[in-house]
Amino acid sequence: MHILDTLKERGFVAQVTFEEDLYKALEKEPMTFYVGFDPTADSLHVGHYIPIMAMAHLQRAGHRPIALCGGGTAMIGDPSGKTDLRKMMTKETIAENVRGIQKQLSRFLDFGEGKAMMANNADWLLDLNYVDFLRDIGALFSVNRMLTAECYKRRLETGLTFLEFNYMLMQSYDFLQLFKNQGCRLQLGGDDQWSNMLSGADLIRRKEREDAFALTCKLIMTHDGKKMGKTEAGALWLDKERTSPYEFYQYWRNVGDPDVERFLGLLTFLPMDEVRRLGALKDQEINEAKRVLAFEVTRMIHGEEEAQRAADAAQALFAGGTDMGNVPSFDVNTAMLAEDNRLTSLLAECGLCTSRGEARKMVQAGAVLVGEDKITDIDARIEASQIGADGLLLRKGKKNYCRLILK
RNA sequence: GGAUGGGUUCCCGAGUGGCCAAAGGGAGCAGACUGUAAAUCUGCCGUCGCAGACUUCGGUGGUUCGAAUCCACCCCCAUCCA
Repeated sequence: MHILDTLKERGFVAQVTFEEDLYKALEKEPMTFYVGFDPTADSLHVGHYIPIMAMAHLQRAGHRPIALCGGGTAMIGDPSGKTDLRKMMTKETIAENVRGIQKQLSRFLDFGEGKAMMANNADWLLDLNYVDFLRDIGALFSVNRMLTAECYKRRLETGLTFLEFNYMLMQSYDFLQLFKNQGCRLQLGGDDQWSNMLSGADLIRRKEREDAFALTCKLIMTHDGKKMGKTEAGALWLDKERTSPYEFYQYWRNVGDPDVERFLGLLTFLPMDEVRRLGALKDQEINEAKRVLAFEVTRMIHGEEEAQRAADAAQALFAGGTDMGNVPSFDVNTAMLAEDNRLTSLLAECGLCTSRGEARKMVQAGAVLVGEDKITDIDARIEASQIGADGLLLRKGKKNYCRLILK
């Protein structure tokens, strides 16, 4: 099957330029392609994982990915999809974020000899000469046309700085550089990058008179149109310090029925026959599909072992399993308890609640269970004697658990 | 540079001297119902050992018994004009 058809079948493709030509070009020989990642944080999140999967599929089909970190473009800030001016990041933060992201990326692709490479556009953007750049590149951009791009249209209503307006030129220049130095002919990215990517491919055509392509991936959304991006609240991070494997697993275990099949196609390597079979399950049975989804995705991000532990914890908590060993836990000791053994304090400390105030409200609302007992007294205390060998299970609601362990 | 309109709690957005921790909506969390789903209904939704107190309405000062609300200066944003 043609790799482009594979990507389409699995639900990746949103828009493509010169589709016919791209089909042929991908058949003819291995193609070098790139995806840019903005170092706006020191970790990637699920939104980034879609293009990463697309890269992996292309790499498996024999093509060569370049993972580009936007250490230079991050100095500008991409206005696409933003309604407000983004705050500028310091150079130090950016450099740090680039390190974090590159470390993560290195796990998802095969960087073996000549199979893939990592790049940072700070290497060529930071030392550009302003006037040279304007004459060389700026002259080829029509402001009139840029303003008709969807990503700028919205910003014309709320405000757009010249700084951000230049982002498109920077990104286009990246593509040109990678084309010249690495023979890169295809750029992949999220659908919100469409105009930036188009203008890059266009720049190569105009300047080098060679073919270059752009392919955008659908942004990861829930079926009701909510975006799961990094700027949204509750982003799912790929770094386990930010989002624990257990939380990560639970997220996918809890997706809505209509999203399961799509996510399986996008986020796992399961054969499509299997994806369709799982997606077709109805009612209770679709939980099987969600378990597969959660396990597979967690396995790819955090490894087999962590995925298994998350699955075991879920089994213990939700399906009457007995192995509590992998349920999230929080260590306490007798000294801590002697100082403050209020239930509300412990709920806040172990992370189940964000503050004692919230804990108090949760207790009052009848959402808190200690062991098997519902506690509604906000002055309740936890004694060391209540904590058994397996720890003492605290819950907030039906899905949030934490074991207190006495050390 | 000028004129006008603005900057409010996670987001949108009301509030123009005390009744304001601040309407309404969204998001989020919890309860009921379920399948760890969706939809629906209900409650919560600044912090604190919750009595009461403390912090918050771009910033800094000021007026006042009392300021998100009035005054001064400053910073930032939008629109129109240059």
